[in-house]
Amino acid sequence: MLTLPFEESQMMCEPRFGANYPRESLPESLEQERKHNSDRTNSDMREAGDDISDREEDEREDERDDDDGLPKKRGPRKKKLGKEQMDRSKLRRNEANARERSRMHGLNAALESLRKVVPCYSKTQKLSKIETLRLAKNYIWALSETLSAGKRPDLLAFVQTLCKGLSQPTTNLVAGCLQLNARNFLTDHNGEVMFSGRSPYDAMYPYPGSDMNTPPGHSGTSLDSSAKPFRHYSYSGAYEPYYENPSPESGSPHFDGQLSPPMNFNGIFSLKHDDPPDYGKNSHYGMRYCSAPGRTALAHNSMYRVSPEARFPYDLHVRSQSFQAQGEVNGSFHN
DNA sequence: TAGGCCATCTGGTCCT
DNA sequence: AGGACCAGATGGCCTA
Repeated sequence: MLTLPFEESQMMCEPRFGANYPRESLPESLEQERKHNSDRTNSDMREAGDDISDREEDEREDERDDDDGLPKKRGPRKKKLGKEQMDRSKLRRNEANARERSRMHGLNAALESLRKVVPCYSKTQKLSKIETLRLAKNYIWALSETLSAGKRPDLLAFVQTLCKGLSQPTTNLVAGCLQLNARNFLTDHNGEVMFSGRSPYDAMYPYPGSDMNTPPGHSGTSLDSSAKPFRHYSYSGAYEPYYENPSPESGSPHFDGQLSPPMNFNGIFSLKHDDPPDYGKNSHYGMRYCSAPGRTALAHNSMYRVSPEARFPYDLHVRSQSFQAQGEVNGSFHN
């Protein structure tokens, strides 16, 4: 169960690493932006101000005497630099700025790749940096709990964990990605997310009477038989439950009585990439996500879908290619 | 218009 | 000495 507290201070502290992010690995757009920005840096704008001589600076500093109550600056006085030294200093400062930009671009690229592997990736509605980190932390925590439990997780707790500490818009986004009605999430004044509606588990396990519908130890509402799901197969062959004529009373996943697009599990259980996945270079992803007992490692460069016979969370369907139709479905979920 | 988010510059600190 | 890292400051952009 998801009961242990997880402090950001514990989980977010990490050793310094990745200092030497290769510049050539920067996304092209970032490189272009870098060039563009370097043409109009603030340093250029402030260049004129930098021309103040050190003597003038010293004079101003002398003026700032004890009269104003502020102590004089301690430490060695600034050396007076010659013109060549000043030029050199400026050059080094510009180089440092460029390195700093490059470093931040690397950081942002890493963050972008993180966005793509946490639930609710959207190109158009990007999670902020802080929200991405929070969601990633929650996601890791929830998955860890799932693995350690060794059984189907309580989806409600899973979603609650995912949304813990997230802003309301992000919570709504996550809920939307999971096809939950955002109205069923109540965020109290402490930022804790509560759920007041029917369990989203029913959306995950739609077959009345089947063990997919009634996970062990789960007391959620069962489906009304009038809401008959039929199997919807995407081009990839993955199963996606789909409902006809749902109603709020029926206990179906469609709270607004509207026909919703096919449920898929990309929100939580699969990796998705609008761009050609580069995980071939990072094969540990496959190992990490497919390390369930008794399962062989899935090939990298894959997306994992829940198969019709899936027993969450370990029976994941390998999708070796990304089809357009699925991309559209994903788009509807992630935009 | 205020607030959030972001990119960038900058100077300081730490490390090699 | 020089590079990486960090945090504060600043200004731009966007949205409610």
